[in-house]
Amino acid sequence: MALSLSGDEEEYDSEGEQQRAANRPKPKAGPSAAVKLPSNRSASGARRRRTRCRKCEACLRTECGECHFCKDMKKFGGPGRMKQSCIMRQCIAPVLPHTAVCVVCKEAGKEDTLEDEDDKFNFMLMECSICNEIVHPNCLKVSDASGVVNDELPNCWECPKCNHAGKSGKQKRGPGFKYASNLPGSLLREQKPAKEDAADATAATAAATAVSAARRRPERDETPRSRGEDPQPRPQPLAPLLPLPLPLLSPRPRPEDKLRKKRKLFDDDEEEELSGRKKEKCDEPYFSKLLHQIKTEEEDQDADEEEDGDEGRERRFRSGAETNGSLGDEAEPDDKDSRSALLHACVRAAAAVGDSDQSLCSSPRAGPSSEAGSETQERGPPRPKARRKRRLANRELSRELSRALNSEIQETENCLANENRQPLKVEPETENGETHRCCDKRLWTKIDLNRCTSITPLMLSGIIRRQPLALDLSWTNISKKQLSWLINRLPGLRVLRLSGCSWAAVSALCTSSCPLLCSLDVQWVEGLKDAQMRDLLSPPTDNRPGQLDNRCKLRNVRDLRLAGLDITDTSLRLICRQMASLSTLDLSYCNHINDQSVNLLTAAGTTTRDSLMDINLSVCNRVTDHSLTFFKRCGSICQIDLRFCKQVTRTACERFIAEMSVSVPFRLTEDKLLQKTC
DNA sequence: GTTAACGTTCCA
DNA sequence: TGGAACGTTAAC
Repeated sequence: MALSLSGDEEEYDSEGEQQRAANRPKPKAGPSAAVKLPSNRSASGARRRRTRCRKCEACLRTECGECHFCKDMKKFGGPGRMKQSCIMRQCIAPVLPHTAVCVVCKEAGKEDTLEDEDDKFNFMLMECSICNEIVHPNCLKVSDASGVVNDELPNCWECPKCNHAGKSGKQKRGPGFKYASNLPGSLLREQKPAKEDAADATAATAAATAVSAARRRPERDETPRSRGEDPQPRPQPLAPLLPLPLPLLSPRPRPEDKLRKKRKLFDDDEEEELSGRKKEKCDEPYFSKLLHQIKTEEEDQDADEEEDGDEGRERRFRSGAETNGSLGDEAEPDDKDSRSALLHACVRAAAAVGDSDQSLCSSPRAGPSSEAGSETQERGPPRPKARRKRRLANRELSRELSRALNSEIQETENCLANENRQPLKVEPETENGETHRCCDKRLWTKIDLNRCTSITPLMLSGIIRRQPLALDLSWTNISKKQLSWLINRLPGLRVLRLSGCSWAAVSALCTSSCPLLCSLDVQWVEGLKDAQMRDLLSPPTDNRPGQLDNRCKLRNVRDLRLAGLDITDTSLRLICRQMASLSTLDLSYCNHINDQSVNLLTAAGTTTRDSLMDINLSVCNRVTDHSLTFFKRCGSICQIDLRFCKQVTRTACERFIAEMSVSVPFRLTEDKLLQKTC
């Protein structure tokens, strides 16, 4: 079959065969350089480069000016070599270019000209993620084959031909997935034990997917169904979900939303993880067990029986949502629909199948939904029918799985919402009586995940969407990759708390830029000693042209908390040198801190001498009365905490107060706790 | 023609 | 294996 190539793409294949020189400077690459197909790709055509949708939240943002890619841009003073989009602006749903045409009829997508939803699908351009061909499904004229719509990308599917040929689903991901791989879904892997099996991964995926679906679900329009639908017992009520990242309703419901044939329920954040779920791991044995059962039973099912049962079940899931959540009746639409979507997602994701309808909407705002017209499969003209894969048949199992997932989701959501001491369900009502959840930054200036035992991709994506000014990840098991991912996407972060985390994770600060950070808490970080402090405080090691920022990464930090660390004067020297704005310093429980350390901090010529306002030396057993004489040098000091310092006497504190009283009045608010009186 | 940036290649 | 480089595409 011919390809939908523009003229300059005709030579891709021949050029693509050429091997580039191994070393730079590379020879001038041919026109194929950017589009050469991977050698393992059984491609029959070149891939069309996708482009921004220009509608998604990311596309509508302005460049942050702070991220790695922004800094490379000429407009921000960089060399412009990397030529990548701002991290905050990476499109969630890259679309086919306007110039893309059907390889059969050579015409562009025509769905916008049609009213009927089936026709819309038939006449929209679909790009095969395996062979890359772009066709109108209607032009294939294959009625008995099956195409599997890829929910992860707009206008992407595995075409009937490739499906029929049994080509590998390994290449399911179409172009544009580099973004997905950067999203936090891919980060889950890092925090899971490698030995766990694939079934667990599927379950984890199901959980993430379910959340995703639940969150996405209300964004979509509802189509009342006239068919009789089996009542499905309502799932157990979920805890109210987090405010959604996107407006509840799309400005204009897109009819294409109902045309999806395969339901994977990917959220933008979980895409990567879900894509790779077969090999991924999960730390939830319960899910593993369930999935094992599900898979075993699934394989014993007769195909026809499965299909019937699944459709019925699908309708039942939808029924739950639609009965309760029509647009006009949205008192609690999000939760109800979300629950329905959640169940739907659980079953589908758990069984690693999906054939329900899915949106081909190019707008990521109308992301994957858990429901949409099964009627589109049941009526209308013959058209390539979505492939029906084997699915979960055991309803009880699916319910059980759903309950388990609900529980985890509730826990996750509670973690985020409760920890922020914010009501879970405070949603302003619109004039239409419809609730809106929002990610208004003003509502989420601080996100507190302190002691959350597990940082999930959902949490990470939730954090990014809310762009908090303060983030508390203390005593969590966050990984380096996760933290790095977060920091790079939180250019406005002011306060970061990593108390009790591992140095492995905290070391993400060595390579990531956090330019506005003014408060850093790395108390009790395991493994954080002088050498690590040096890494933390030293300028970026990247000295390539354009990377001119050789200042300390933490130069703007004013509040530094180092309690419980095995650091010595070596670190303090660096702090004095690099952190000119430091005003609050917590060195409590630092056993190596002594009078000489205080001498260093208050020595002539150091910035800390003048900037230091609040110092905590409690339980520093090597600090003696002598340190108090050093503090007399500090022009701004307001509080000196020497509580439980065995070698500091109350007498010395009182003497300090007496001597300072001439210029700055101090008092003892507690034993050995000196505070300036206002 | 210019600009933005996608997607591949290659290096550390 | 992740990230930088870069040719080329897509939009304007």
